[in-house]
Amino acid sequence: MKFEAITIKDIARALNLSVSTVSKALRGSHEIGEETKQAVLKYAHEHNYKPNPIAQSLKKGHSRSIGVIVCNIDNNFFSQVINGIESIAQSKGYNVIITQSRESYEKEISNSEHLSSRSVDGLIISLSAETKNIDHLKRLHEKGLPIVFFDRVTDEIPTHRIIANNFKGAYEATRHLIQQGCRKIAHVTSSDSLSITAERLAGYKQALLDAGRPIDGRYIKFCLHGGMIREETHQALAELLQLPERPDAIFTASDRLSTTTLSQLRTMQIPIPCEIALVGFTNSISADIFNPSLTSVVQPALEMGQQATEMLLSLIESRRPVTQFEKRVLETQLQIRDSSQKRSC
Amino acid sequence: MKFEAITIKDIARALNLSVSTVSKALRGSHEIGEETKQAVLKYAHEHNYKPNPIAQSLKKGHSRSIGVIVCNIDNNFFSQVINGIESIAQSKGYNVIITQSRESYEKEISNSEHLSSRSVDGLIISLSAETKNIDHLKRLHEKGLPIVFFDRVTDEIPTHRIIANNFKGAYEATRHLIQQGCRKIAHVTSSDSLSITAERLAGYKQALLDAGRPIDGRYIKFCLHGGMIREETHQALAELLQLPERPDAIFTASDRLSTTTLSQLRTMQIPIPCEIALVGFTNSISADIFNPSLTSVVQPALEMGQQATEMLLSLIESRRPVTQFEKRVLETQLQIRDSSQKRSC
DNA sequence: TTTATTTACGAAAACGATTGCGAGACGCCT
DNA sequence: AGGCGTCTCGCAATCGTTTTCGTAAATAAA
Repeated sequence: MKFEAITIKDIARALNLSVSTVSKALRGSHEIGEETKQAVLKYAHEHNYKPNPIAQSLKKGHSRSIGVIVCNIDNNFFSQVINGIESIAQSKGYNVIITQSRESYEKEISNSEHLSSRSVDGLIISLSAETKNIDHLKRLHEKGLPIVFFDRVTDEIPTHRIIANNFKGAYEATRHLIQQGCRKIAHVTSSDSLSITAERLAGYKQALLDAGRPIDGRYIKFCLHGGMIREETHQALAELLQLPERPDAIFTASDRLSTTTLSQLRTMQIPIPCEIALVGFTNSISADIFNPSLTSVVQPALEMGQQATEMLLSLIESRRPVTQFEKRVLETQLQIRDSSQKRSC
Repeated sequence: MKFEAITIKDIARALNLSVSTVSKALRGSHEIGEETKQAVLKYAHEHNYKPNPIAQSLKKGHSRSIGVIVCNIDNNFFSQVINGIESIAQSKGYNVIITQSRESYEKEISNSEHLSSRSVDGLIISLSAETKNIDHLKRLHEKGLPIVFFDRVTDEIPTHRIIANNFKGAYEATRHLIQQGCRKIAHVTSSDSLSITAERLAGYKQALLDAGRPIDGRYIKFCLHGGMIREETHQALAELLQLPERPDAIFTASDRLSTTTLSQLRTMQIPIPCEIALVGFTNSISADIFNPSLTSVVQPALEMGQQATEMLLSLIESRRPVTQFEKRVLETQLQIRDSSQKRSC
C-alpha cells in the first residue's frame, strides 16, 4: 500500500508552470507575478497540497522534529513533562518523537542513535538509571546535535539543563517528617548513579543534620530499578523492617518507588502513618485518593517540559554556536496529606 | 547549529569509487566484488556511517515510522497501549510518533494531517471524545494511508479494529454490583459519540435487564470530557445524589472518570462502598492502593497496543491491497477490591 | 580467433523541494 | 533606436540515497 499525495510537480503540470515557479509562488517569493502566485495558491489549496516534509528535511538539512528519551512514559511525572514538551513543540511547528529507555543503558544508546540518525534537530533527555557512561551522548553532542537534559542530568556535557529543586524538596519532606515527631526516618531511593538520587539524598541528609540527627546508612536503601521491579523494593523494605530499630517513617524518592512502597506496606498490614509515616516524591494525580492519601513532593513537570523545549528550540534555532549554558532549577511543592501526619494516631 | 554526518559520497570519494558502487556494497549487492565490498564496509564501520533515513524515506516513499493519536498519554490505559505499540514497532525497526488529541476534534484533525504529511507509513488511532465526523480520516484512508483503530473505533472505515470486550466488561461489573445487593446502580460514562460508551452502556443495561431491573435514564450520566474537567464530573455526581432515590452504586466507564469520581465522593465524605459502591473502568496500576481500593474492569492494554501494531504493520507491508478486515476483541478482567464489597458494611 | 557470457563497476535519473542564476519580455530613458 | 532596468519565469544544481541501465574488462564457449 502506498500513500500518494499531491506534489509540487503535479501543480506545475496542471498549471503549465515550472516546478521552481510553483515552489517560489508557494513561498510567496517576490519574483513571481501576482497573478501566477494566486493561481498556484488557489490550486494548491483546492487540492489540499502539503509540502512533503521529508523532501524539505533533506533539502534544508533539518527535520523540524525533536527527540525525547525518558525511561518510561507510564509514569505521571514523565507523561506530564511530555505534555509540556508537546505543547511548546507543537506551537512552534515541531514534531515530537518519544522513546523509552526503560531504564536500560543499551536502549538509551540505541534510542539516541536511532533518533539522531533520523535527523531529529535536537534531543531532550532524562538519563536512564543504568547509565553511568554518557559517551554516546557526548559523541552526538560533539557532532552538533543540540541536547537538553532534564530531571536526571549530567554535568559532563556543556549544555542546558533543567531540574527540580530536588535538594530542597527532599529537605522539606524530611523536615516535615521530623516535625511530625518521627525519629527513625528511612530513605528509599533509586540508582545512586542518578543525579536526582544524589540531590535528594543530600537534602534528606541535610535535614537530618540540621535537626541534630545522626545519619545512618542502614536506613538508606538504593533500588537500582526505581521501583519497576517489585521484588527489589520489597527486599529493601524487608531489610528496613528487620533493623533493630525499625524506621517510623520512610521518604521515597521516586514516583514508582512511592506507589510500590505504599502498596507493599499495605499488604504487610503496617499502619500508615501510625507505624510508619510515608512521604513520596511523585506527581501522581491520584495521590489524594491513595490509602492513606499520600504526602508528596511534587515537581512542576509540565513547566519543566515546556522550559526544556524552549531551551532546546533556542539552541536549535540559534544562528551561532551557543556557549553560555543555563541550569534552571524549578521549585517543588510539598503536598501534605494523611500518610505523614502522626497527630491522628 | 548543524549536525553533520558522514554520507555515502564521502565514502565514495575516500575510496575512489562511485556513489552507486558504495550504495550497492553497503546493501551487500551481488554485483559488487568481494574486495570492494569489504573495503566499503570497513570504511563505513570505522567512520560510523549511518544512512540518512530522510534521504532513504524520500527515495523509497516510506518512512518506517508510524503515527499514534490518543486523547491523552497521561492515562494509564493509553500509556500502556503505547508501550505495547512501541515494543512491536521497535522490534520491527519502526519509529513511533505519538500525538495527543486531548479529546479535541480540531486537534485530531490537525494531528492526523500533520502525521500523514510527515509521511508516516500508517496510523494507529483512538478517536477523540469530540469526534463525530471522521471525514478527515476517510480522506487519508482513501488516499492509501493504512489505519488501525483501537479502543474508540468506528465502523465507517473499512480497516482493522481492536477493542476490549467492553460490553462484557461492563456487564460483569454491573452484575457484580447487583450481586453485592446494590439496588440503584448509576452509570457515569463519557461522550455518547464514542464507541466504547455505547458498548459499555449496553453491557450495563443488559446486566440490569437480565436481573429484572428497570433501566432509568436518570441514573445514566454522560461526561463529554471523560473526567478531564472536574466540574463536569462533579456536576454529574451532584445530580445523581440529588435524585429522590440516591444511587447506592456507581459504575464509571473510563479511567479518568473513575479516579475523579472516587476523589469527589471522598471529598463529599460519602462512605464507599457502604453508602455508594464503586466500580471503575481503569488500568491504573495504583487501583489497589486507592482508598478504598478500587474494583475495576481492566483492559489488556499492552496486548491491545501490540496487536494493533502487528495489524498495522501487516497492512503496511502487504504487497497487495488488503480487503479482508479483522475486528479483534480482547477480554477484560474484573478485579474485585474493596470499593464494591458491601458485605463489610 | 571470434563470439557469448559473466563480473564489476559507473553514469544518470529519480524521490520532492529549494534556490541562484540566466533569459526573455516589456517599458523607460536618453 | 539602442541601452538599461524591471519583472517573471524556467533551468539546473542540490540534499543523500536507490536503482536501472550501460559498458568495459575478464572469462568461457564456439
